[in-house]
Amino acid sequence: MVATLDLNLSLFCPTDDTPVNEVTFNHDDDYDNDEDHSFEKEADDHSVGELSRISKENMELKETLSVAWDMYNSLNAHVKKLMQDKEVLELGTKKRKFDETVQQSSWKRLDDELPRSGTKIVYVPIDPSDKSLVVKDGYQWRKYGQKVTRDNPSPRAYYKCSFAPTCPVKKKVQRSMEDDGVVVVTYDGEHNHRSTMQEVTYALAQECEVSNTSERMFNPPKLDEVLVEQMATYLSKDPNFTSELAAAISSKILEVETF
DNA sequence: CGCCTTTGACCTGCGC
DNA sequence: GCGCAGGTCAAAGGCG
Repeated sequence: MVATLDLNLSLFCPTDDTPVNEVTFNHDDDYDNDEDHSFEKEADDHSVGELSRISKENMELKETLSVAWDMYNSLNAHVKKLMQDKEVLELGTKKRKFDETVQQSSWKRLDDELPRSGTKIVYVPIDPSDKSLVVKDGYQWRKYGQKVTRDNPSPRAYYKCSFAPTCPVKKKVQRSMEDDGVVVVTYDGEHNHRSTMQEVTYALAQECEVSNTSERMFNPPKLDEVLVEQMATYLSKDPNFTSELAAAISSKILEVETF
């Protein structure tokens, strides 16, 4: 099983006919000018410093990704174990002689668990001690109800997208019966707008587009590097963003896992 | 003051 | 028609 990790970082970056990293500084122009030499040196020093800083941040981001990847692997193993346990349980259940009514209702429940069109089921790891049923997935939600269901002692929370009624998406969040450390999130419908994380990425892309026009004159950075740098800046500014990003990564991974 | 959560009441669909 | 369970509404209260 191979999960592709795509955070859509380049989704909103402009891809016009002139690639950003093709824009170069022309060294031949006025090269015999002394002032331009020192200016050039200064710009080079600046570039070297900037590059080492960017690669350091790049390393940090790689470490973060590696941690997320490790978490994904352990989670993956855990989910597989749970699925195997469930299969064993179901086989055992079928062997026993249940009366017809019980059997019918159990099959109905299995049918209900299958995702319908426009419905996505995502398993999100959470802190077992956390009873809040809050799952950060990059979108803003408004809770409109909570119910205790028959087949699960832990309450089910009902959320609407805060862009409702413009955005019709709803989600149900309920702690898994099998594992206290996992919540089952059921999404109904699809968002007709960007998530807050995508908004930030889009804003960054806009910002880098503007800043690039002046920076390209000295040292044309790759768009990815600019994004990585600015993402890191955002990460360091907003601690909540880290958890949102982690949640988004894990839900994305688990989404791939679900289908 | 506006937004969000909580929570009891109400609505709806389904089985008997 | 009745009861049950899931889903939704809306008033009240909390919080920044």
